[in-house]
Amino acid sequence: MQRPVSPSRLKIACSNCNLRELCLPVGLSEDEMQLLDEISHLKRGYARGDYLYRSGDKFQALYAIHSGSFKTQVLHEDGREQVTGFQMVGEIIGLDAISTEHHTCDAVALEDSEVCELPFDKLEALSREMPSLQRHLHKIMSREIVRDQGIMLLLGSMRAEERLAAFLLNLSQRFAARGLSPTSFQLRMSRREIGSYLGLKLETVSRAFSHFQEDGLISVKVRSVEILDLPRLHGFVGK
Amino acid sequence: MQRPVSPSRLKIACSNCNLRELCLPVGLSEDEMQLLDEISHLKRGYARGDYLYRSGDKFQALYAIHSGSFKTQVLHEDGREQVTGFQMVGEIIGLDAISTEHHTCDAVALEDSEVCELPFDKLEALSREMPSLQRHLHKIMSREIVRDQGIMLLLGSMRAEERLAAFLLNLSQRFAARGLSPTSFQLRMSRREIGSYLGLKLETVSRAFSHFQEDGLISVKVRSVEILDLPRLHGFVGK
DNA sequence: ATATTAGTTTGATATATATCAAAATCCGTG
DNA sequence: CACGGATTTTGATATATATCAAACTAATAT
Repeated sequence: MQRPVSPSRLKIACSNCNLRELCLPVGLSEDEMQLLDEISHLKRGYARGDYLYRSGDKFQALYAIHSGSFKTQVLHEDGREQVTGFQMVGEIIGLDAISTEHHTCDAVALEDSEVCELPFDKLEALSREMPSLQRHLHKIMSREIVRDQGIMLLLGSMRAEERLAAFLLNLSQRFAARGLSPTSFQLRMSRREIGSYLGLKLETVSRAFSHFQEDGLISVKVRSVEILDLPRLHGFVGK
Repeated sequence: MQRPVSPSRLKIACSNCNLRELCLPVGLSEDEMQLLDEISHLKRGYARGDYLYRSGDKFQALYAIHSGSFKTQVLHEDGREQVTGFQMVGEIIGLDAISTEHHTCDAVALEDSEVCELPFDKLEALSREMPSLQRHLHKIMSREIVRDQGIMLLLGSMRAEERLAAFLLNLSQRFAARGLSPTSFQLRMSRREIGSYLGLKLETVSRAFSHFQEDGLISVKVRSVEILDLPRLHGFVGK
């Protein structure tokens, strides 16, 4: 669980990336923070559609999203693709690649984005010296496993509109954790991408949006969403 | 990828649990193996339906399955449950709990089983001293993330019979990795549990089994399965 | 500004899977 | 070994979502 951080505070706290506040907010001393900063470096200039890495690429580093957002997707031989997540500022991607030393999914920018590259061998070495960093790295990996469990629950046992409600509530909560409005935000992904993530066709996603709007739960105009009745949207999931 | 191990070899290599061969087969010296053995201890006597841990339990340890098998499941408020995995000998469970220090799913024995308890604080301490153990722990966690991606792909973009075929092929491959027959095995879980895992109703699972049998792909009698045409079953997935 | 393209919404229909129901089979227990 | 409860199979039908299609809207380039 990440605590709310105002954008200005974030800027102050972060020398070249947002690691401190959002990704690694555990009890590291200033000196330890410094060491972490030294092994990481910022990579700029990713535009919508650009790949941060591709499935099969050799694993070198984890990435902390510094600005913008990404999607991750796995591809099946026959061309089918499954979006496995949407990542926003402060989240870490690339954990899948530790297993085989090669990435097992693609990471694609959803908008203009920047990332902080964290060479994994250096991160491992540092975490041997810093138990709090070690523990934090473990928690990040575990959190990803818990997140995946939640998606399995969603895909395996919820109906279409429940899935969309759960998706919107998840976005809402993550925006709130970043000091942004939990009820009014822009979607950075297409209906097709949402559908892929939720195991639905894009038309079904569009209809569910329309239905929520008719019910007065949300107001939606293409990519901009306003949640009008957060409690009722909550009640919708798991009912 | 675990290499095949004959049951007898396993027994010899393992003082009180199977950590050495199946879970932690990386370049640890005899001395290092010894240290690992010292922090772990065997827990016996789990019968079908017994809980290894429950959602909400305080996190203490990871568990390596020594004999038997387990399922993990997450529960929704409204009582719906989703099976998130079936674990067999040599696999590690409990990784979800590192994140919050509390378990986020239940682990339930599918048959008479034994586990090796690995207190996590000791494992972390040891892995600070042993880079190869550290790396291996990271790989185990990452492998779980990759496995979860595969399930998302399955749940999000495969049809019922493809899901069952993928499930059977996964079991087959894991039995083979343990030196058991890849084509002839006993299912340890019910149709309902398979259905929950695959996002299907038990009747749909049963019908898919029957259909595969009619097609000559498998021979199935309740819990005992024989795969008759492994290549064609493979072709079935992703077609 | 206008044309072109990509993305979204909405409608009509098809289809895969769920639901409901009953019979058959398996398995543990007395 | 037989009983009773649980599990599995199979059938008939219902329903949620996919598919196909067209209109509409937004974004991008000329």
